[in-house]
Amino acid sequence: MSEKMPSVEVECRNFSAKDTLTSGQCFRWTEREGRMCGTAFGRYVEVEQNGNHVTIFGTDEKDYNEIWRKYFDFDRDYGEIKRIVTELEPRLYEAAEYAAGVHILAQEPWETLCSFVISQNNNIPRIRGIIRKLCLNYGERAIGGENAADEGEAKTFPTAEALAEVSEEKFKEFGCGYRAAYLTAVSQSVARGDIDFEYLRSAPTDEARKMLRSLKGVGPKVAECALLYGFGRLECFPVDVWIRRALETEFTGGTELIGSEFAGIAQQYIFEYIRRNPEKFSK
DNA sequence: GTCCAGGATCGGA
DNA sequence: TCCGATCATGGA
Repeated sequence: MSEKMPSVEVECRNFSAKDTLTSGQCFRWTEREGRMCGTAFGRYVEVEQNGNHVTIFGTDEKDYNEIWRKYFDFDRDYGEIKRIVTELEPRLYEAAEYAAGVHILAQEPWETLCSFVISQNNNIPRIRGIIRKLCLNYGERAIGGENAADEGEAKTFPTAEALAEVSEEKFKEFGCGYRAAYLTAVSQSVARGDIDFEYLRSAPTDEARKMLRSLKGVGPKVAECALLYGFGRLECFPVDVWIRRALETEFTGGTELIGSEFAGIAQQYIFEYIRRNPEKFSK
């Protein structure tokens, strides 16, 4: 880790870099020596935080404004959103307290879609391992990657075109299991241009859902995650086994949130609450 | 050995 | 439309 990396310092309330980057919406960040380290949008950076004071190493003002400001969703008032969602479902209050610093990341659409295809019926450490291997083998070197302590983190996420060339057997060697076939299908479809990410960006959410779900290996949960974390559709509400359990027990009123403007953020609050109180939700 | 993981697909009711 | 079986893999 180099202290010669250029950096940008910002103030941000209601934000925790660590909580946000370990909240299960992304799989490529690692905490190292008090910093969150990772690559997105082709650039390797390290994020250090003291209270409301956030320093991003490996960026300059231009990249900060064009990339990281949006990636971390710094311009949104999460205090206000917390107020709105707890008004819709008061039992969310405690969860919103746990997750007070969690933002919804604006990740790259392809990386998000691909990552959540791998995530199905899988656990987070294994998902991270598989994605790391994909990046190591088929990613490009990120700008600033020479500062990374880990070679996997120094690589960009592979393009759909790159993964479309990889054999299904190779994906199995990386531990993808039966998801290897899905990964091949999705990569080839996207590389072929079967779906247009530029159009998806502006398409009505329901149409975007249908288009994503037309891909083999993309069901309701994966499509919802891609839209929430990769396309900034904050109304999207991914339901996995944990969220389903929570909606059936502690947050029975949570279904009221579905379809509301910030449902996805409320969902993230619930996910964070479960993550910190697993004993309440284990089978 | 069994159970589980940020699920999707398929076939049959 | 809905339900259950099945799908690899590795860690607990």
